[in-house]
Amino acid sequence: MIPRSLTYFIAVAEEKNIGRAAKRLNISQPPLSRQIQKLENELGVTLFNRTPKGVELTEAGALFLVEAQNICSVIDRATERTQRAGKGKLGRLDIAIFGSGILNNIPKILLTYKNAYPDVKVVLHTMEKAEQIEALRQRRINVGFNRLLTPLPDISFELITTEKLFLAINENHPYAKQDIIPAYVLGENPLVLYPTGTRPNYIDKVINICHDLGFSPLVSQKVGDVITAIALVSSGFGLCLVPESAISLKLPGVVYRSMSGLPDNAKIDLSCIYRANDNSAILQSFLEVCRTYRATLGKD
Amino acid sequence: MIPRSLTYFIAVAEEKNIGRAAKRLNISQPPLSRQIQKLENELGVTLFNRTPKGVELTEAGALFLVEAQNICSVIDRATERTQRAGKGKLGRLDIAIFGSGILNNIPKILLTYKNAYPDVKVVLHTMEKAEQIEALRQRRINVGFNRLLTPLPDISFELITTEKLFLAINENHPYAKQDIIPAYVLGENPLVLYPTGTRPNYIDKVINICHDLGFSPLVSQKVGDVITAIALVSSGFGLCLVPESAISLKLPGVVYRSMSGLPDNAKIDLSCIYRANDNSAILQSFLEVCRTYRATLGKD
DNA sequence: ATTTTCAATACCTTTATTGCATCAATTTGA
DNA sequence: TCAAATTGATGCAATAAAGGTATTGAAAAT
Repeated sequence: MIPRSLTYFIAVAEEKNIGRAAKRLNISQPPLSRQIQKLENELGVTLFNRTPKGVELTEAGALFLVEAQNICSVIDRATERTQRAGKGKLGRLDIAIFGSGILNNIPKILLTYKNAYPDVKVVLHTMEKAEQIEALRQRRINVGFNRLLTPLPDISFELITTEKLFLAINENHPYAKQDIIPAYVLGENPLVLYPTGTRPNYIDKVINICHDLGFSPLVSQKVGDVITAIALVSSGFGLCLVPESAISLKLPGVVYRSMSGLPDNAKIDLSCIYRANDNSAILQSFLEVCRTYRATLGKD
Repeated sequence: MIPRSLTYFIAVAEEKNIGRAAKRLNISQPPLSRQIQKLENELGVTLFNRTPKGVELTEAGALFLVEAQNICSVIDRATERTQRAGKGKLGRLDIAIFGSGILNNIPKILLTYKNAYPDVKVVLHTMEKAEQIEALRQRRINVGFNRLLTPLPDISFELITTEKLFLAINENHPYAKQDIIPAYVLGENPLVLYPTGTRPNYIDKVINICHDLGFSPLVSQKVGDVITAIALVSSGFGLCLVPESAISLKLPGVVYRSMSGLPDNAKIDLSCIYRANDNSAILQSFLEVCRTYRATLGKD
């Protein structure tokens, strides 16, 4: 990448002798003489005074030496940065997240990624599912996290984890005394459902589970996000079936209990989506971190 | 000077199409494709994603585009500066001056030079003759001004101007009433002589003039510099024969008068000296200004 | 005065670069 | 749906650039 003429010029300037510089450059003396002449012609400036002992820089040559060394370092820096960018180690990654997803898994992934790729600027955007797909297509984001994602022709997805469901229940509720709560309880109590957003969503999931259990849920409230939902549980509005990661959300008067008797589909996935044709190094390195994270989960 | 690979890369990045870029570069498409491949191999980074409509920059490619444009501007700036240095328009000029030389001619030359070559940093050093020659040989200065310079094998000199001599005389002296003072007055009054320094000097010159006039001068004082000499004239120590340029030195009680009857050699030169083998653009451009100045004087 | 030490030149060889023709893949237009 | 058009990639021959060997010419050292 560095122009040959500069390498040659710097060698001659440092050796103050064309023959010696040629030896250092592993070429013979005549071509080096010619290259220096050529450079002088291109610049229209005499860079060296030829002396009986060798050559010495003119004033302009001395200036050009400084400039040449500067050019070389600029080029080196540029190639190095480009190579790091090519390996996904330098750049910017726009990630869309959604309300409750941020609670447990995503922070861990982001932390791992940021440690592995400290020079990638990670920018988070809160978007719901439909917005994420639109933003992906418009290239405003590189990757989006969400649940219940369905494949599209131009959007690929990758599963991060599948979480078991837990019951958020007010500590004063009679069932709160039990460690494991039978599934039929869902049919006998009002439920707080979330999120009200793009279908299919987690509300549909919960309703399906209830149907599989043989009843329709009694809906106490439908709210937009998991925090509001748990807050309502705290206020005694009913029960709420939440993904495992929501357990880390502690609110006064709310306890989480595992359930028995749930159907097999009573799990909720967390996936990420990205443009199917996006093979950029930054995205690939991020997906790699996601896959490693998923593999790590399997072992625990 | 700018690497072909960068020119090519930038064209392709801007056209987003190899064929179109090739047209712009006045080459055919295949070699451009190959040069881009070669660049990608050198960097070890994919710079473009090939699409059915053309090419598009990868993230690393987009970064490299910015870097490449930066490299080009650094190189352009470097060549431009080097060329200016080659024309003597950029750099540093160390000039030695001496006591009274600074009074009239040298400031004018310096002013002209600084206007013509504003980016040359002019550094002045006050030195007497012997010091100037030593400093020239040691390359601490590029040029020195002085009077009564003699040629040396390694030091060339160039005449700036030849000044007529004037008489500095105390305004209370009887002759001060005359506009033109006859030369014999020098033999009838004590003289203040300067400078006491490297021989031959201006003192020798004045003594020779007196001998040519047929007498030996009565020396009142020998002092180091013209200002001290004029100050002594001001105090009534005697007369002082000064170069024309000293007239600009106004001291209370001192008037300057032209003289009649002086011999032909009653003139004092001002020259500059420089290394005989110094053909640097900066020195040459300075000498050119000196020659122009001398030519201008002739016309006035 | 001769040898040595430089850079420069002449002449040839090797390596890069380019252009032409063509291919393979994909999109566009009928 | 199928042919035409457009895209970048590849093979091969021609050209341009760079390099090597031998030699020259000038100046310095011996």
